[in-house]
Amino acid sequence: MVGRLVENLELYGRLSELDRRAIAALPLTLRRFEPGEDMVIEGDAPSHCRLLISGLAFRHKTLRDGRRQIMSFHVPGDICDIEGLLLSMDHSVSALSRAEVGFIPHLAMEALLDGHPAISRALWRTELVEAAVAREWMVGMGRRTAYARIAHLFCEMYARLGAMGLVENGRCRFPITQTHLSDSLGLSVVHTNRVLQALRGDGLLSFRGGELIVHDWPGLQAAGEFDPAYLHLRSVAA
Amino acid sequence: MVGRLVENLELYGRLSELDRRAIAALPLTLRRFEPGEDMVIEGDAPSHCRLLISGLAFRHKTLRDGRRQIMSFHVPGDICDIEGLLLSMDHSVSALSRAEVGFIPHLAMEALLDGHPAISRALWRTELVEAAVAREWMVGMGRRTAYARIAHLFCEMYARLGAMGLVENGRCRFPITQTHLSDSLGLSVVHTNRVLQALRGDGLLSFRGGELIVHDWPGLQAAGEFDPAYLHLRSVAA
DNA sequence: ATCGCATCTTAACCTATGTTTGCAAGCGAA
DNA sequence: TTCGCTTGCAAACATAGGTTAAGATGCGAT
Repeated sequence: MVGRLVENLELYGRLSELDRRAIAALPLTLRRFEPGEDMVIEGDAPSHCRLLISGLAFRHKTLRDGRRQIMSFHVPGDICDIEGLLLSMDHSVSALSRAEVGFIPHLAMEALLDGHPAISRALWRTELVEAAVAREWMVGMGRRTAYARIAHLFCEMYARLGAMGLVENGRCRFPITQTHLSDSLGLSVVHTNRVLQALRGDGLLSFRGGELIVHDWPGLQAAGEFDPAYLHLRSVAA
Repeated sequence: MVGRLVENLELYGRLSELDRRAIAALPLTLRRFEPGEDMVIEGDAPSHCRLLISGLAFRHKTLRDGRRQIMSFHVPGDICDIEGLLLSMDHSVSALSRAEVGFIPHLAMEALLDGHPAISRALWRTELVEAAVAREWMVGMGRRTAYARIAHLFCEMYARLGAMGLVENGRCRFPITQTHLSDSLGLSVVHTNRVLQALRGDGLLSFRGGELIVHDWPGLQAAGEFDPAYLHLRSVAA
């Protein structure tokens, strides 16, 4: 169940057998979320950490008038609300697809971190990587064209899903709608649709029914000005 | 010298006398940076943490063709490259104004964190707040108009500088050029200038010679759709 | 004083992207 | 099978913001 978490933490460096066992011993309550369902909402002060076990999730802020900005996507192995350990939530987290989530009490989490500096460090590192991803998104929204932005996002998710072993010969499930896509890139749905056509037309990828197929990986990376360094993966999946 | 760091960490909660003394005992090498000078550059694997003591700094990525995106600003008390402790730098940090910086060896920093969980936690919290700020910037770039975006940035810096005691009756030093402003908001200089005129014309603020004067704080907040919750300040400066 | 350079301003023009609207395709519920 | 809803697609039109270019202003260095 928490295997995903171990796998995620070990994306960067190995843990000791002791550490792994401590993680395996975490008390975990399972719950399933339906697509679009909120896992935490802005203002909450959670008492548990939400570990994503299967499915995808995303963080977002929705303004009163309905404008929405998605700020990150989460893949299995991510803790989606780790900041809830120290702060109240200033945004919401929702399920993108049907998702299995493990609830870990804050107390157990704190004990784990206090007793296992290596885990603490690994978790902090995932935090830092998440911040790096956020910065890269800023570059995209501030300085890249819609075409490059979309290409870049697909590259990023393809690489991240690949790192978690969720890519098989150029294909992965990425059950996101064009609306999600626009809300994460700061575009309108209509424009997103236009650009998507262009990407398909240029033979870089297919994207239908929640499945992403990359046809021309070098080409897609070039189109998105994608350099995976910021993901700080031990090995870059191809 | 490290007083600023203590002050920064205590923005969220008090430290024990012991903790404070441990921070004061950190070995610190001082260095001065001139405006625009790089403190760390993309690709570095630093061996020291850079603690900003006076002046301002900013993180940025610059693409080959010169497009630049500024991803955050730093005020005195911030450690500008804390992620260097665990990762190599995927972006650069430069001085905005003349700045005094304290260099703290990673070894000393690690020892401090290992021996003082409260400090470790406080520092982690500043990390989380920085991530929250990044998310708020994403909302701005993705979903807010240039006018709101600029207003929002001024609100944010006004609040942050205020929290560090650097605002006096509605004024603070914020020695940023319009080029920096555009590069942080994803705008062109020309448009930034246009909008700045509008903000002045609407009686919300003055901004000349690196000094920001807020004339209509509620008005400015409204214009920027600014809600300081995401800064997670203990008390919100006004 | 004067030169040089950075910063700020303004104006004219251009384009990437947003908005609105309408329709078609797919799919689950009854 | 039909209804309703979500998602994808397309076309026409509107605009926020980008680009280029040229002065103006201020200021440190000589």
